[in-house]
Amino acid sequence: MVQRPRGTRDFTPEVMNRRLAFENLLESMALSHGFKRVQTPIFESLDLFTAKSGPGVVKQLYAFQDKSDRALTLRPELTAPVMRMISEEMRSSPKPLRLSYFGQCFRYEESKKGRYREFFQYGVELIGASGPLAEAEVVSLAIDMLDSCGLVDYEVRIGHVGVLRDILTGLGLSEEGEPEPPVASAMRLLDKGDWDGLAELFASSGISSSALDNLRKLAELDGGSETLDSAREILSALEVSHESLDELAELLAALSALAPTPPSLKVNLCVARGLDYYTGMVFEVNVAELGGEGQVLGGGSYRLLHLFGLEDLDPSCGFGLGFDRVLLALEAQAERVGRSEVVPGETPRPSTLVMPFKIDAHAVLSIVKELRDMGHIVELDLRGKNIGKTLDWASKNGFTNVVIVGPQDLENSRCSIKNLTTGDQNEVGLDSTSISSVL
RNA sequence: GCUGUGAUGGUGUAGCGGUUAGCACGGUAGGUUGUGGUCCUGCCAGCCCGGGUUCAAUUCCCGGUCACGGCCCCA
Repeated sequence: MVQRPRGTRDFTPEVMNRRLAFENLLESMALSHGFKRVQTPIFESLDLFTAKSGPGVVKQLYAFQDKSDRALTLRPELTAPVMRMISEEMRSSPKPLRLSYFGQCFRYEESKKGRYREFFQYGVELIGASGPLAEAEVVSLAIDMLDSCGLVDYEVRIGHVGVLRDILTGLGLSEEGEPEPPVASAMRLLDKGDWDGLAELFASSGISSSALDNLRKLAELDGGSETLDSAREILSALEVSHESLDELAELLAALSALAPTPPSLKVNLCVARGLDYYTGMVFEVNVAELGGEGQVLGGGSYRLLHLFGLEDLDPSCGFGLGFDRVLLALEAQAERVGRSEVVPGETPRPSTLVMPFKIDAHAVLSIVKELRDMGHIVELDLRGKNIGKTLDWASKNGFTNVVIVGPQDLENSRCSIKNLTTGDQNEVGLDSTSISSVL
């Protein structure tokens, strides 16, 4: 028995139905914000990702060599491939560009619930525009998406790495260094909330503990835009520019007009997103239902295009949405609140089984075709059982209606249409127009 | 990378050092040659893989695989 590789999944028709509904929903929301879908290869040159994330990522990749010894890898994410595509195909396209993408990504990691070796990401990038308004456009799309798919109780956390960077460099930490620049170390520790580690770092760099206290105060701010005034006071105490904070304030103001109010929106200046190519606003969305793997979406403003010789497009802004995780959260929430439809719009359209009963099936084929041409979902019965068994089968397979055509029906040019949901039965003329009118 | 728990037909489960491995759902064929979501019957289909202990292993032991948790990390 050959089984699926670890961390991968098969999607049966029932599961796929839900996933397609979800994808369609995200797609239509992206389109309504002007984001156009693109697609890139499943595998790329290994260099693409080491250039973006450093050589350390290789151990997390499905990297391999092809028959000509090219170093390739299955893609672990979609931002870098889209950047690559822009540099190869869209250099002269008018900017800004609004692009969306959806597809599977691969990471060689231990699989668990909500964390697979093959996982799906939906994302968008707004290329060649920066600043609070561009960021607000991106964040508002993220919120619109989560809101429209019925997700509840999620928390949006918005920060600005410029604030942290200004503080840390202002304190004298260097942005250069091996193996990790002190500023990056500090941001990582702040993101994790590791205050002991940070105290240690500060002590070894000769930074006063009062700076640590101020940072802690900054981290403890809890709330939306109303916390920005307190943040300004702390920044003044640290003798740091308010510029980044002012940008954040403008972003939040724009966001409140552009998107529905999320269940929880918190300014968190310690969100550092781990990755050093983020330059401005950063944001992430968490859902409590998922426990340790609760982050369902993340993004921000970043500088990556310079890697492809497109310095003038930096910074750009985007986010990735964890397709599988949002679905898991929706399923958990649907269960909790007793909602039968997990993804809005997943309920299949009514469908009809056309059943030739003890007659030559060819007599109904043109009707089947015409009903399909009219837009109905129609199946021709292929089992040729008796009526009781066929109704049973049709019911188990989710049909809404069964059109029964027997010898007497054929003779009188009539047919019976049984609605399996209501149990009602109608007799109409044996032609597609009459049948269509009662489906 | 560390660590805990688990694995019996397609699904959910019972069970035991020696069993024709039980049950329910499911699938399939009939009972019923024009009306289902009732009933009855037959059939299909299982002890994750590899070693070890034993007269005998699905059961006990070890290793692997896979799944689900907790750290670490990330998305």
